[in-house]
Amino acid sequence: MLTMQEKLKIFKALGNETRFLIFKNVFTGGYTCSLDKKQAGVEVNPIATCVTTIAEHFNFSLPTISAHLKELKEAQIITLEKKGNKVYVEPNIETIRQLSECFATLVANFDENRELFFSKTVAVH
Amino acid sequence: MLTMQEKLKIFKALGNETRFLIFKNVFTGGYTCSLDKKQAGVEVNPIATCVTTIAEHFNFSLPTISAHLKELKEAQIITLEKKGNKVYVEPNIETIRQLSECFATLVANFDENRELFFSKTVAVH
DNA sequence: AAAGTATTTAGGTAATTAGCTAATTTACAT
DNA sequence: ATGTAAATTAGCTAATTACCTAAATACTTT
Repeated sequence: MLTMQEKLKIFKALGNETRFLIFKNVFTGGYTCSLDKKQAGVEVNPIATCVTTIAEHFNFSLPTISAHLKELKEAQIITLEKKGNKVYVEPNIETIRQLSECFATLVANFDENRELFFSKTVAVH
Repeated sequence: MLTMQEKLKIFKALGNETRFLIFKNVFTGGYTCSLDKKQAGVEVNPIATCVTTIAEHFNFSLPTISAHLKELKEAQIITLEKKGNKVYVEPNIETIRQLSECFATLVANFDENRELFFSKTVAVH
């Protein structure tokens, strides 16, 4: 279960356009063009990419992208793993799965409560 | 389908603790204690509440809460409806339902792609 | 019509965020 | 060992955000 503070960090992280785009591409493999640049013998998720490759997709400086990645990592929606002199960026699907379940539960409970309310109303008439 | 800009507005709205708490309580009926304060003859969702009632739950000024509500409204996750001299705040479940579906799709696609990848890998060996 | 209640607008300040360049660190390759 | 590449840290600025109080608006009640 995600705590409120964890959810707040995720929403803050995803509420910025640059971070949202990074998130989107990291999760959907938008950066896999970087596969060929990977170092021989390094085992990584085939969807993984590295910081400089991501930065190449934006008109922002590398330190700016690095800071955005740090924030996405602190929100636990990506992982950063140093291998050699590169930092590999990978999606952390488990956090997104948990968030997805939070929303599904919220919607389901809402619908259930609404149904309860309306069936009560019908019974009265 | 929610556009990226719509999603960004939702995440920005929910990335602030005060707005998150308002959102939570508006959706789960946390403010229904205000029901008895409603004006006679006014038809509202039984979960609805009004701006002042919400503000009473926080140590922030009424204008601050009003501004937060405006932002939640612009993110389309609540609705504000003026009836008499009160503004009734109601959850907008449809937007949350759409967001929930976005996350569910993201997770499902991710899992499907991962499965495809691993089955391919197995085939090669 | 005057007073009261609910809410928003206006205008201000302090804190936070998003960006930059320059400098530093770490690892790799020559 | 030296140079190159990848990334982070430090230190700065501009823009945005979150709050406030006071004033204005809109509606209701007396």
